[in-house]
Amino acid sequence: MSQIQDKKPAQGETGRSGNYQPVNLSLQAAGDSRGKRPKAYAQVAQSIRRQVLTGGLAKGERLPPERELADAFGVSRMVVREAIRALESDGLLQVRPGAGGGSFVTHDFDKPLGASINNLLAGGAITLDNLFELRLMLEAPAAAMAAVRGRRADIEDLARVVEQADDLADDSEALRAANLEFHRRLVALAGNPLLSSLCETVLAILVKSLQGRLNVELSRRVLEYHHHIVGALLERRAEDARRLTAQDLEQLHQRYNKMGIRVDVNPEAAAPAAGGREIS
Amino acid sequence: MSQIQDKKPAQGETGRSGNYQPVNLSLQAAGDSRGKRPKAYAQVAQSIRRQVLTGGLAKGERLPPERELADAFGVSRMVVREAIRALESDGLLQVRPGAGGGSFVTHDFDKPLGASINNLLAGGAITLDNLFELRLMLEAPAAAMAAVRGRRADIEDLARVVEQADDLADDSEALRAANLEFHRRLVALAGNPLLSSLCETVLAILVKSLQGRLNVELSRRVLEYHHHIVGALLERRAEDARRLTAQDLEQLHQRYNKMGIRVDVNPEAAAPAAGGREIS
DNA sequence: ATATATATAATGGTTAGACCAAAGGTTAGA
DNA sequence: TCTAACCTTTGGTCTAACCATTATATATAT
Repeated sequence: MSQIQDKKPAQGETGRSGNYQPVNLSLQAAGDSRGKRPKAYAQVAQSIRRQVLTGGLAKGERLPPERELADAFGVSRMVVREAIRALESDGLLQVRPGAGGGSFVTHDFDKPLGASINNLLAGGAITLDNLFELRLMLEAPAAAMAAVRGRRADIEDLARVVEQADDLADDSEALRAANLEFHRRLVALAGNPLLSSLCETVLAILVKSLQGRLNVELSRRVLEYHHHIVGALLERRAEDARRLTAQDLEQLHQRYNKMGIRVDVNPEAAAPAAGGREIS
Repeated sequence: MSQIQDKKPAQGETGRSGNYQPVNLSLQAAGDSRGKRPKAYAQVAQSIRRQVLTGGLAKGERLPPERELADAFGVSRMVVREAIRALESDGLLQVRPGAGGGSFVTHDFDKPLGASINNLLAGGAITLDNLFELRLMLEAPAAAMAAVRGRRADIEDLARVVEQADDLADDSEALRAANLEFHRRLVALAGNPLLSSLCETVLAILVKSLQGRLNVELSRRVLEYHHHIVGALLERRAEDARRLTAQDLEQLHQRYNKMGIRVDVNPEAAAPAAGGREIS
């Protein structure tokens, strides 16, 4: 009875238990093609992964409780938990304890993306300069693409973001946030979600290593560029948009280097920082 | 006794057990800063992650067996396993069963990177065109950078790769491999490991969706470009290198589209395909 | 002696059932 | 009506086995 199989639960009188979507459970072999014994947790993970990605389980929906999944898949609860742990790491699930809790479908792919880059940094495989360079390679062309593809209305929204930032001259934190929002939206205008994801991730890491060391003076200087960039976008001057964005980022990069900012090399990757409980 | 603590094992007469590096074990709280109870498996994962990334555990080294880790951390084996599962998903560990087996430190960060992008594709959040576009944005500038930064010797190596490919006119598979190798090395010349990682990942996904549908005619046509690119690199003509690479990739992209190739949208992410065991 | 088969031991993979802890819902009391 | 005590659901953890895989050593046959 080591064979893993799906005991599709009598899909009928579940009247009592669930408010979660009654899920289609089934297992396929997953693992190396080389006749290796497929590991149960890999199969379960694979099965759930498929359901999540093919829309069988919509974003935000809750999976059945671990115990029921274990029953349904015909495996022990631990196998299910290991599968969930892997999926959680992949950014496909988010788990919450307690009564209202459970495993919820999410699409947080930026998380593993960021974790990987963080790991590369922490492991010394890449430098902060590498990150800045990548950002430049992504955002400058993105600005050009935005000038070509961006919808008028969206560009005007972007313009408003910049204008609102003008009024925040005194609030350093808000100004910084507004500038970030600008870059986020600018990249979004390029219309390539993959590009957006990457930029978002890179930006998040860079921002983290800033940690409020960005002074108002620099922020306003940056804002200056943003005005020009918006102008270029509005007039569809792609090459200008590209160049201005590149200058904006290069200037920022130089500031970083002058300030001798080192990356926040906490090997946290996915996990945020310290909780409340002290440990021996 | 719910407190998690490190019972650092008497680091002495382990003469019998280990050929693995005697690891420094210790746990910190990990989790949300908001006084939430830190989950044991997250703490263990965090602790190991730190050791791996800060070099306390070198690449290729083996972790102590799960049972010993559990002892050392003062938790159950299950907690350790869940932690390992997450780290495996992060590309930090690779686990092998059996006698010679164990959990080995690896730095396979391309794996989660690729998994994320695969998930985005499978979930319909991005398209194959988005991928091609990103590749173009990365590789074309990379070629320009290579022309500037690439060491003479490395460029000459690259030239040899192209020349050797000339002799493979008949072997479609080998020719394809040689062309891939060209792009890989080209990007490496740019001297940005992060860029290399990304390109590697994107390329791998694109290649997978090709699956031998690339005919010899197209391969040779591509090879033509490679010759020109190498020429540009040797003479440090950065802009030419950029333009030629862009043309090379755009041509390939158009071919893809004409052939109506759809991405291999198997929600496999990290896990390769079917094993030998049938299920239910 | 060499090669092949077989036992041994180390280690991950899995099971079973129990109990703890968090968090939403319900109900009783003020 | 509001509050506080319970109750239930669900994830988190523990224990103690046993199964499966594989490298290594040992024995056996050639």
